[in-house]
Amino acid sequence: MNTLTSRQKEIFDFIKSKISNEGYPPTRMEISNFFGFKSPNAAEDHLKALKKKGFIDILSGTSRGISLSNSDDSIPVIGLVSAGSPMLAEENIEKKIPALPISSHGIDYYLRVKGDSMIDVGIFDNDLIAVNKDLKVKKNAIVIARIDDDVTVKTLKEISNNKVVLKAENDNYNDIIVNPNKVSLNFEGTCVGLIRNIS
Amino acid sequence: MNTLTSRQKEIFDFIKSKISNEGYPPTRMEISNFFGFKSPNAAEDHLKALKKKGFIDILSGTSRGISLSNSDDSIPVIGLVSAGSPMLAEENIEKKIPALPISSHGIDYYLRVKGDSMIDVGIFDNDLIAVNKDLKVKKNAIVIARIDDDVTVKTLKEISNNKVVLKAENDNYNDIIVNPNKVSLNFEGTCVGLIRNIS
DNA sequence: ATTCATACTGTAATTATATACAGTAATTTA
DNA sequence: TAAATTACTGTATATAATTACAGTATGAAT
Repeated sequence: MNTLTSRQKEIFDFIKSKISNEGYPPTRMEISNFFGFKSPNAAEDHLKALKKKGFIDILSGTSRGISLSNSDDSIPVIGLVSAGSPMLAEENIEKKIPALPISSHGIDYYLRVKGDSMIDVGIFDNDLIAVNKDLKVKKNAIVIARIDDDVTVKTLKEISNNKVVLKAENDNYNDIIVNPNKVSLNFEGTCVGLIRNIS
Repeated sequence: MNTLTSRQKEIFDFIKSKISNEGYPPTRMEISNFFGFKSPNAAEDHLKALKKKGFIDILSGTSRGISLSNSDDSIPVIGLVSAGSPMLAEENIEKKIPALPISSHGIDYYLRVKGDSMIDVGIFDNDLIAVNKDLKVKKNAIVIARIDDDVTVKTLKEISNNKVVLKAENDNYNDIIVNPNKVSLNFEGTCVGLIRNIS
């Protein structure tokens, strides 16, 4: 099976979320509306690409005739991340739980938040954030960044070749300003949802 | 919930099998063809009966817009609450989604939060809070209260025979202090979790 | 006794949907 | 460096699908 481009993965994730949220797959129009396409043919082309790569099946002449080729809805919860290990390394996986039933984006893993650096945007200590690892990181998005083996959740305020500004959403913390040429900086994903257990 | 006739159960089972085999619900025509109906209206009538008895939901104007009401997706999401209507009245139900995968308490419904009166405890506009309606309301818990038909989410700070204090977790709002003997006050439940979709 | 629910047939209109064809432009691959 | 892939806009059309209205017939409930 071929690999998907990041855009194709977004489309694929949207289809999955529609199926799990509404109970049926989207139409070309619904895909186009969600992504802002001006023509349903943009969605049609994406569906053909997904079919060609073996991720979906399309039944022709059938409304919403999209079916997933293989589905697996068991998503890992990442607790503390060991220095140097990849996010999804087995040693970091706390347990597995189903997908958030409401996110319009795909969820690759949940990350347990440590600390209060993001309380101003309602992300508290011990919350679980849902992370998509393939979405292109965008300004003002809440991102999961790894700086020299240290994993942190912050708002991305500025990104250029030699300067990246990560903002803590809490006045008691300073912005993190790094030069990606001088320190090791990787984006592990974008925050697309949140789960909190209140006891 | 009413009981189904044997014919209605056959229709319902066919819908379930279609969803699990094909990945999407059937059309009226597909139902009619399977059962040998000569008119799609026969299927339409059955669907209306199933809806009336609460076994399915139908999204009007939507092809294959049938969703099962009592699968795993059994927890209702409450949007705006119409004045005077019970929380779980059909008119208030936005959709149904599965239980939060991590909550330690039972979840009776999700309530969509309107406004920013609870931002200091990380509950934001448009968040979904998970509500347990049978837990005994306790001091310092986040409760869902109905005061004269007005549903509100606040922290319960004080509760006695003639005085109840509900605190907004936002300095721009004042506490709500009511005498339960003088106004109609009901506790609709306790907040036991939170889901947020970040797009 | 009569209304109501069940279980359909038959027709038809409106809208929802799939999907082809003709393009443009940027990026990737051979 | 040409060809293919990706990622769309724009237009158009046949057909898929929902769903209303008008009936018929039977049995169960008020």
